[in-house]
Amino acid sequence: MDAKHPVRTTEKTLALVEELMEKGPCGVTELASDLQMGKSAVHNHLTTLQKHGYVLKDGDDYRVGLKFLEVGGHSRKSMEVYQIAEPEVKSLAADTGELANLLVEEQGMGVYLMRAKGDDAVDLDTYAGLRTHLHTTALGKAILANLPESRVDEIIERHGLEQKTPKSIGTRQELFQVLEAVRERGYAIDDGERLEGLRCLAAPIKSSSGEVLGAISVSAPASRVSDEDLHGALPERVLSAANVVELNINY
Amino acid sequence: MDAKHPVRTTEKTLALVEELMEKGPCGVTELASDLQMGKSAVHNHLTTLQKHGYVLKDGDDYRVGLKFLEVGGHSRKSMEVYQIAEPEVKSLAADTGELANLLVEEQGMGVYLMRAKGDDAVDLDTYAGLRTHLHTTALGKAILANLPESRVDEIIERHGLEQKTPKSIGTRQELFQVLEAVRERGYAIDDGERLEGLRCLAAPIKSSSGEVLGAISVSAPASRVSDEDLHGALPERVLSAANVVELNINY
DNA sequence: ATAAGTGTTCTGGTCCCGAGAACGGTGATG
DNA sequence: CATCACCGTTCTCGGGACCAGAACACTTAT
Repeated sequence: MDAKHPVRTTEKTLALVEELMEKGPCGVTELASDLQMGKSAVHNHLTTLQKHGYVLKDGDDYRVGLKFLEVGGHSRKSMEVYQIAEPEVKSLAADTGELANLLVEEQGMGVYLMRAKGDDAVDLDTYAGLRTHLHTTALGKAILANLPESRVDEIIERHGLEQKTPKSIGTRQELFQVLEAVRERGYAIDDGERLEGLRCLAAPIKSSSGEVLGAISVSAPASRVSDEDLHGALPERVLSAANVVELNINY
Repeated sequence: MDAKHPVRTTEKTLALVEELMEKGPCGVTELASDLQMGKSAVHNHLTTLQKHGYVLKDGDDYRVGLKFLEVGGHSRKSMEVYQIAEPEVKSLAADTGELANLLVEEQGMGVYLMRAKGDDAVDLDTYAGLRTHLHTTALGKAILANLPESRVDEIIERHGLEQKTPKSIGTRQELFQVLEAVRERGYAIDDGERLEGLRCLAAPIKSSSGEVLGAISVSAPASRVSDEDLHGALPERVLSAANVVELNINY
């Protein structure tokens, strides 16, 4: 869904913010050369953003401000699936001692809404707001498996099947095979695809009408998850958490 | 610090986002009349924002997307005080069973970076990213008490001393008296100022050079916090948490 | 059928965004 | 200590793009 009449000025502002986010704090001249803009244009945009709290000045460098967290935090807080799943993800982390996550789909990408760490949890570099290709995680596969086939094709069309690691799913056919297996089992698995030695297990959250609203997962080092766990106690616990969320959402 | 040459188009985009955040999902016509803009202008801005993930369309309504959470989450994750304080705030919540918070100052306002809930914690309507006037919370007072007097005056000048409740601090003199007491004690207290029946206790986090980096707090219902607790065991625990953070930040 | 509402598209004229040059300050260098 | 090189900031003014308003397509209510 491309804008018919994009506001170019706004697009420059957004590009500036994203560049600033990726590079971390930096100065006017550097941003100007990176984005092929004049220094005065960059300066005008930055001071405008600063005036409204979206950007801050640290000495001579500019950096992204916390106003984005306010808007994003407000947006997250107003999502029903977050409100209801949040305590369940926390208790899932506490019970298993591992890392638990909540992911939703937005514009064909997966967005982590939260993570909760149990006492022994590994510390991945995920964070609330992080985007990821859906086909590269157990969470994403749990969601894809419950979308209409046409929607999945749209997503492949739009974002491709980027190979994050050699084990990543690389073709449409392979993906649909995996999704069929996920539907049969009721949960999705990532056995070292995203990160060597890391096992993840994810279950979808569906509304009463069958629409998928998100997915819940547990991530743990392979050394602590036996093959039996992976198809026995662990899916039971994750599915139960997803089920509690479904019941609370559907009253 | 006002922009000398503000980019008006960007300001319109930002106003649109903030209006959309406050009102929740709504349509083009309503936004146009609220912001006194033409429908086509609003439409162009919204589709541009949508193209980049900052806004989504739900049927005929538009709403704020999670891209803001990505940028804000990234910004938070890159803050040293957050990285180091996060586990301490969690264990503070776990130990006390109450609600623990982390606040930093940005552009004269307090911004909650996170909250952690213990087993018995009250559920306030704070969230990561929420902004608050510094003089209305224990967290804010802990920070103000460790800023230079001139800086505090600047903040009063800029944001005023809004009275959130009848108990709120309302004058400069009263504020400076309270801040002096906070400096002597080493921690700040909010005894029902923000919310009737809620007691909060906050300690500042300072760098080795004496600069205040943020504040940590515990919030609990008055029924569970005796007067002795408020000046005995509780401040000890909160101060200790703040101290651990200070030590880790200063190596 | 009609009407009143919506989101979307189109066009033209006015306003404002932004390249480039000049300014003021700071730190390195010989 | 003068010189230089670099920074962020300010200024001007011409060309480009933002946007009011009108027209369109569609849904819903009467």
